[in-house]
Amino acid sequence: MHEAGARWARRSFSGASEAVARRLLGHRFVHVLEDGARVAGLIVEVEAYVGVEDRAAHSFGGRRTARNESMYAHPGTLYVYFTYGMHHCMNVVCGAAGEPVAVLVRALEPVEGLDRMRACRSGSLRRRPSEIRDRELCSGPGKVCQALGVDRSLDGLDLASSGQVFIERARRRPVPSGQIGVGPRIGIGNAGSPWTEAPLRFWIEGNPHVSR
DNA sequence: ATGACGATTTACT
DNA sequence: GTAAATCGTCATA
Repeated sequence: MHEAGARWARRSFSGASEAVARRLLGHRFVHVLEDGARVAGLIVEVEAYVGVEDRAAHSFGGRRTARNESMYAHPGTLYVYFTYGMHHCMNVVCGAAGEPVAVLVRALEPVEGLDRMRACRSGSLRRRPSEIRDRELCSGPGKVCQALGVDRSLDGLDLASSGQVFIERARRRPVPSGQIGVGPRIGIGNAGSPWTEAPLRFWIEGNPHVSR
């Protein structure tokens, strides 16, 4: 086991969201497009959502609706939601089975299918694909989904068994704590203390593809 | 049925 | 730094 390129199995997704968030850093998120082409990037920035007690989480207070149903599925499930009337964001469900806990993927370092990413990203931009710099490709949760072609149609897929979306082992060891930046989550100003300030965002220190 | 609100991004002052 | 874009979702009625 543990070969490079091996797909993450179910148990890798189990555990507290903060731990899984850190564990995901440096590994490769892959989406196999309908024509078989791969678009993929190394996870460089994530946010942990703790669950029913977390005012910033969609599952706060045990909220369970058609939109966030995937959060209640087993660890390894992909939770994709639509927001601001124009953007998608994707999460990796973790925790224990039935526990609505997840990790938001905020940024990737693009490594495969950059041309396809540019084609997608240029759709809503007036720039030409060639003018989109590598750093603009996946440096934010909405950009990640746009570049990878992830939308609600992928919501609920199982990263541990789907041939369409999965995590590939891209390093033998976790990113050392000393190389992980930690800070408050972004865009949750109305959640209130302590959740607004909680240090639940993690990124690979110094990586240029982290959001700004 | 209605209204307020986003786990964002981009363009512009 | 500020504002616009844009619409599904959720709480209230």
